[in-house]
Amino acid sequence: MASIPPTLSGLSTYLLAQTGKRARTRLAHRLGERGLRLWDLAVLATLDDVGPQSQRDVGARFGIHPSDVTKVVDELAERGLVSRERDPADRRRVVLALTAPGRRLLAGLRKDAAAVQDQVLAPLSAQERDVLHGLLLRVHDGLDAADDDA
Amino acid sequence: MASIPPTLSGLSTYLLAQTGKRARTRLAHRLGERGLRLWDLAVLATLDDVGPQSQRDVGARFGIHPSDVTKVVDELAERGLVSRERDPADRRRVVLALTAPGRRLLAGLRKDAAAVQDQVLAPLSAQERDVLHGLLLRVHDGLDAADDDA
DNA sequence: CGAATGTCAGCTCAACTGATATCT
DNA sequence: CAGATATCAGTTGAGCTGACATTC
Repeated sequence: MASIPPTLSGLSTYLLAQTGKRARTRLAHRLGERGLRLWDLAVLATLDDVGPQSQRDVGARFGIHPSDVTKVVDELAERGLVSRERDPADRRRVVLALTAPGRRLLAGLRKDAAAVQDQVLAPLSAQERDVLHGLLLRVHDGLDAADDDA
Repeated sequence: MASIPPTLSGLSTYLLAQTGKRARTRLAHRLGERGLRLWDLAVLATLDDVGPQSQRDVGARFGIHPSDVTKVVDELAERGLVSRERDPADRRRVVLALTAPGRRLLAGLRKDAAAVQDQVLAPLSAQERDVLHGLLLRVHDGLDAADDDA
């Protein structure tokens, strides 16, 4: 297969975008076998990690538009993976929480994600993976800070 | 801004996908100011780096579908940035080549890409950027090899 | 004939926009 | 009243599929 030209392979941001896109595609394909999408994993993981949250707060963590959160949660609720309840203290808010089946499913999804990651990072040693992770984390946080300015 | 939950921030592939996506968005926005898209840069850079190519070969380097290559090249040709000529040796092929205005524009696009990269990688030192680049390159090549199997 | 190249029309999906109802 | 939350309808664009004409 013809490889990419030097102008692009020399751009870290190109490699970042490309590998990220392919990693996403792989995970999406894996989740698709369960009838789920990427956001489903993100929402379920968030609820498990930080507890019940309003829809707005969940969406804000990933920059998903509120209207899209509604659609995602519609499906998750229909499958009984999350519960939807009005916040008595602020009746505008809909508080989401993981259900028992949701928590059970999430365990499997975490394994899927780990398996895909293992494939993607196959060329790297354990140490190198740690280094990569640390660098990516700093870049990610830097982008968050930059976007908060704007 | 509420930060991302540990399940996701602990996944290198999530960080990869997220930072890659945001880097792409930034560059796309920058190119948009010139009325161009990401693929335009990719095509122009390829022609400059490796010389005249058939549409199919250009598309194959990035995994763009032939039908989409047609659309991209339609625009580039209309602006006079690339030339389109039938290959006399194989009249099925359309050979693309950079024009002088195309080459001139590309110089500016390279600066745009470098500027965006500098923003995205702002948190990293020059040495760290090199390390990141090397790791990404290996991951990228690994994905190429894996996809060739399939 | 089968296979490769390029073109075209149309589909799907994620992401976004704008309007609206409800509640603080 | 202004502002926040959630919902809904509709738009856009990238990426894909399938059909087709042309050429090897």
